[in-house]
Amino acid sequence: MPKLVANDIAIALKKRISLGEWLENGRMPPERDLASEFGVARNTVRRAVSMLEDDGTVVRHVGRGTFLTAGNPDSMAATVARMEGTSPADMMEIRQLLEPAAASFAATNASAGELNAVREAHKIACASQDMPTFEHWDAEFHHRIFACSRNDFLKEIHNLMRILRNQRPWFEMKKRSFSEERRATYCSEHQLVLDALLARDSEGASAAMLTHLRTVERNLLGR
Amino acid sequence: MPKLVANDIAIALKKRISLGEWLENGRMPPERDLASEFGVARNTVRRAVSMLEDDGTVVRHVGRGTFLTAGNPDSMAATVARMEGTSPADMMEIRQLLEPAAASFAATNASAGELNAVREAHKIACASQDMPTFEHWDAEFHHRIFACSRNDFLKEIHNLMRILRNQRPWFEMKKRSFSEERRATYCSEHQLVLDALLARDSEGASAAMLTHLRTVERNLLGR
DNA sequence: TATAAATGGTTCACTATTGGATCAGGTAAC
DNA sequence: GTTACCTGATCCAATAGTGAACCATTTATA
Repeated sequence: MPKLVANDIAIALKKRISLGEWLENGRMPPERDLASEFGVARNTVRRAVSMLEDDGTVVRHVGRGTFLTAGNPDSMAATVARMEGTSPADMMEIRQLLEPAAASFAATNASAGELNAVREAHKIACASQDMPTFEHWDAEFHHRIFACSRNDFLKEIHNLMRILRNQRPWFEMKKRSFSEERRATYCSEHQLVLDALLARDSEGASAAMLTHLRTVERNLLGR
Repeated sequence: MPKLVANDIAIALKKRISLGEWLENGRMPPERDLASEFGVARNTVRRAVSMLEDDGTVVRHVGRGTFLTAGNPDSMAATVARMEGTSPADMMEIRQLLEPAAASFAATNASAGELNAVREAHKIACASQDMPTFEHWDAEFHHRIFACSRNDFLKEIHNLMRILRNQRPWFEMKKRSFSEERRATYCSEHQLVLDALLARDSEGASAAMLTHLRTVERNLLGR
């Protein structure tokens, strides 16, 4: 059993909250109790609970206790929590809306340096020998396209999607669906996107990206 | 057994990361532990981890540890925080991508009851006399369309946007831009969207929504 | 009402953990 | 022999956890 640190305790608490613990009265146990339960100092628990407080999961009152804010479906925290539970199929559908648009924006707005960074990521991905490296630079290729879309909100949505894609169900799917042949397909499809970007052809970039995402969806979801 | 060198260890680590190890809290074991686990000197592990760092696979903090950049639970909160700082113009651009799509999905997927709820929100918005009431039911109209899009991820993105729009800069803008004439325009544009939804005309719904959002953007951002 | 208990807020000195940096060797491949 | 790499060791700097004390506010109890 690894040693518990504040961050781990924050994660453990979140998990227990999301499992419906302490829902009857919305009140968490006193910090001193949690400390002895987890076998750590109260200061450590305090830091963990502060993390929950920072992301709006709980509120604290001196003399009264610490209370869950869940139940307010309109909070940022609750929205993000629900997002983690949505299906890969739903996200793929939205990716097919957003990424072609991002590619289109990028073709119009990117600087030469930014496009170079995209090309760089593509090159490394294609040259990479092992699957983990390919995964990483594949993601980086997509990320860099968003980065030159010049729309910060779009960039952050993509960030959210990227984080979610690195969590449970996606992980299994990516592992299952990987093969050398598919890697080659992705490379050539990325090449088409890149060519369109370099030619400043926004419609072409959008179309190439859509084609690519349909391939990815087919591979991941097996349709 | 061949002797392990830094490069081998880097690959081994990447593989373990890509297999989802250390995903719970996004934290790798200390270099000293890895060194003894792989049976090599700490310097060697350090070089291997440096390769991962160069890749961008991990980030290191003195005194804290080495963390995966993907699947890092904090990054979710940070992303949302950054989102709060993005510009209304950027968000409006994305709304023009997502809301027509949501309307299109809704035209196809909504149940009769759900469409009734949309109609209800529209009716109250049109009948409302004061600006806050109108604002509320206007937002509800859009929200209910997303609700019948049958895509949970899309719904949650819209939730995020809605929460952000209830915060500072937006609130001022909405107040400034409100006028009786604009309210009437919005009502008639909503009517067109609603008509298309009821006719199950997904292209029409999408187009009507896009027209509406362009009006909104013009009014809010003064373009 | 007065008092005590419970609970979060704050601070401090101390220790432990962890990555950063460097150096003098050893070893194997060329 | 030269080169490249690993080993083992030491010290540094930044961060985190410990244990304890005390405060401020709220709630329960006598």
